[in-house]
Amino acid sequence: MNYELLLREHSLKATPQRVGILSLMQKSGHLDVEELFIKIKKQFSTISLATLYKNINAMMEKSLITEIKIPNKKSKYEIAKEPHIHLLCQECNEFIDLKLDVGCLVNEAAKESHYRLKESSIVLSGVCEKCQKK
Amino acid sequence: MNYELLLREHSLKATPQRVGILSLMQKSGHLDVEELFIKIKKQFSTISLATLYKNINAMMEKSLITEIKIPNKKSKYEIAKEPHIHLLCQECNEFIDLKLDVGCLVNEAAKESHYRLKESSIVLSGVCEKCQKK
DNA sequence: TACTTAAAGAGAATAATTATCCTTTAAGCT
DNA sequence: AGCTTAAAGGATAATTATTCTCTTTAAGTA
Repeated sequence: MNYELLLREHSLKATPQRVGILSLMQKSGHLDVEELFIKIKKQFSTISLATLYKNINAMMEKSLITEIKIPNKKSKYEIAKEPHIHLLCQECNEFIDLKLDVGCLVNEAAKESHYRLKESSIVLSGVCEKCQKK
Repeated sequence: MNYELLLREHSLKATPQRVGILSLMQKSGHLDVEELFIKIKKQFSTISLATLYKNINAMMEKSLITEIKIPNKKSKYEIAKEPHIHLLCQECNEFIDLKLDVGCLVNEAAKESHYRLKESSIVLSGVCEKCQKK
């Protein structure tokens, strides 16, 4: 994935710090601010926490990344992509994406409420397959 | 609604402050911490913000209330009830409950992922009927 | 009514996030 | 490639959000 290009397409300067943040989001899955900071410091030892926050906010404003708010947990971030839902294992804290068509639910909600719906934030929690076997 | 009873059923002391907080959550809809504090101070002028936080946390631990995490907004709180979803109007900030069967979506997600699912947090955002007409 | 213990209230302490200021750098233009 | 400039980085202060500590008060119970 070409993060420089992706950043420029969103009218953001392609700094090495930003590229590093994006590649961490891609590679390491769903990280919170603290986890991101620990990892990004291994690449840029002098990076400031303020820089991380500023970049997260800048990239969110341009809808390049998305914040996922999770019950009882710190927010995580991911590179924006097609709509999908999230699953959390309450035992091992595994947190995964699931591509699932939410159109049906959204249509139903729109019908009932007369809202014109644009975004969905769906987090389902339970026990993953591995933890069920323990 | 008898909040004293509700509190005692959840092994919590039924203090007037707690009853006040619960009745605000019921009456005034979905409030965030700051809004709750402003309103509760009208009833208990000396109430401390720490008391509010402590009570929110205590009632959440006993599952008497629920925190709703909303993209780009502060968390709101509500008295726990049967599963439902939330709709947010991005224009006027109306925030409402919608009773909608999510069983289908959850079953589908469980089938795909092999998770045993227990909780769902669903917030859909868009434009409410009134704002569409503007 | 008195006892016990959890909760309230006040303020300090900590954590999380944002703002400020100055330096550095990416990107567009010769 | 070098020049210009607006944007971004880094350090730190400031602000905001939340939790902790300690003393006082009051709810639940015998």
